[in-house]
Amino acid sequence: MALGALHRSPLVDQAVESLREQIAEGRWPVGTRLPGETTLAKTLGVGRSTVREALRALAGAGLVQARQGAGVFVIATSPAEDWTARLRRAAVADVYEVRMLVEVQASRLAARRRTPDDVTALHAALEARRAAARESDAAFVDADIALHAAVVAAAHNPVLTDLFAEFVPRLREGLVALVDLLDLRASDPNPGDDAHAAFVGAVERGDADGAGRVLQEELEQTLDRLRRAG
Amino acid sequence: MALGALHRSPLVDQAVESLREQIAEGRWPVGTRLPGETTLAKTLGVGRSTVREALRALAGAGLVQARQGAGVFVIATSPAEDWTARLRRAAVADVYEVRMLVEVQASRLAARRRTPDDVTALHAALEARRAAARESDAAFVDADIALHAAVVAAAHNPVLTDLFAEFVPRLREGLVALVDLLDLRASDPNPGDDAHAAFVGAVERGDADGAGRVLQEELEQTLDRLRRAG
DNA sequence: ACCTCTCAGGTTGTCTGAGGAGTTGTTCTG
DNA sequence: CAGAACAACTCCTCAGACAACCTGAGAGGT
Repeated sequence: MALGALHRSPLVDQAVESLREQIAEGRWPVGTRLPGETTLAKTLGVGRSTVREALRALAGAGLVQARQGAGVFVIATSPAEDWTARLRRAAVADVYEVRMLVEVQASRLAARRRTPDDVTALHAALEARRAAARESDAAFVDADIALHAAVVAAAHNPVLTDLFAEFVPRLREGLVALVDLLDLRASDPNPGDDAHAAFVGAVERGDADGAGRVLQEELEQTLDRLRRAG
Repeated sequence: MALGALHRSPLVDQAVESLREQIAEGRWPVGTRLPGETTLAKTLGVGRSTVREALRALAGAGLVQARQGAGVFVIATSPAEDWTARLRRAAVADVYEVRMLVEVQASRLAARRRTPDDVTALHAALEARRAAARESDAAFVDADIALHAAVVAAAHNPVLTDLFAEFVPRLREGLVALVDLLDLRASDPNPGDDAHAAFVGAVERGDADGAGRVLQEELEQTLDRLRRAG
């Protein structure tokens, strides 16, 4: 039976839709309190648990937030804009610059917080980068990014790790294009190996200043190229 | 755990987190069915309504989909969640740390790129912060954040500006709670005024190192307090 | 052998009633 | 007038009941 479309939607979904519309229309501006569950149940004509589930769905979507004893508050009128989409629209050089700021500081943290496991992972990533020297440009860029991601992970801050992960797709895109455009690997298939090795060593030694400095120089060089190529 | 630890998280949120993790880890791949509500209730040690609300929240976030009579199915393992939702879940101290890393570097850029307009805006924001010393904690935090946002804007990198804006809601929440909790403005209604003034001066002079140093000291102090409060 | 129908068991959907826990504004007290 | 105590509200959690629905297995007919 292809009647799936004819399904009348569950009451919860109808309630979610109704509330979402009213929030989008500004009936309850951001920061204000929604009516209580019992009130909403009466006005929507459904049971209290149904209202609660609808509110949970909206909370999961990031539109409202419940505070026990106080009420349910509107925290956004529409689903927030996709950050990855914003990055896709931005100039690669701008993205790269922010990545540089973030990672240089992350490397300083990493030098202070790295565990033995982190050091092992860093050496493995460095080796993988060397191994990728024989591969395609895309594979080499992937290995390079993986090394940098390992550094950020060693800073042990989940927000930082997520943030860097957010940058990866756009970075990869820009770097592959750059390597291809400037033919960076024509003379040396493994550019920047010394710098990366020195950098890993600095993190391993716990030398925050050294790690930050080496990384900044390396990244700034690429940033300059990106700017010129852009 | 951070400031979130000031209030115990509701069982529903714990259930959501547990399920979200297990889905992310691939315990139930995309397309498979989750255990039934009664089963989940037993394994999670909560009532069935609680499980239902947790599942609704995940459905609202786009991770699962319920089909009456059939079960609840995983439709995505990667939370298609927006970045702001992720920040809302993260510990305030972690968010603040990243903000610190970003802003310290941003201030160095700002010192090199600031225009006369930027300097004017910075002085205006500094004055507004002083004026807010007579206002409520929330108003003071807002003025403080506005000053820092002006610094970031002076770095003239749109990605950076957007990134900082993304942090603002969560920062604001955490800072207001912190100021209130520790009664930071009891003795001095305008804490950190010297540091902020010195900082604005450094940016104005184009002193990147000085600006970065002053800002880092100021922010690290607050970060410490956040960590201790958590 | 194949198709259809029926049906039992399991699943989500919905409602109600009852407390527990937290917040907030008011009222009372010293 | 300031602070404590209270009451009224809010969301949180559970348990139980029944309805609506899907699925798969088996009975029965072709």
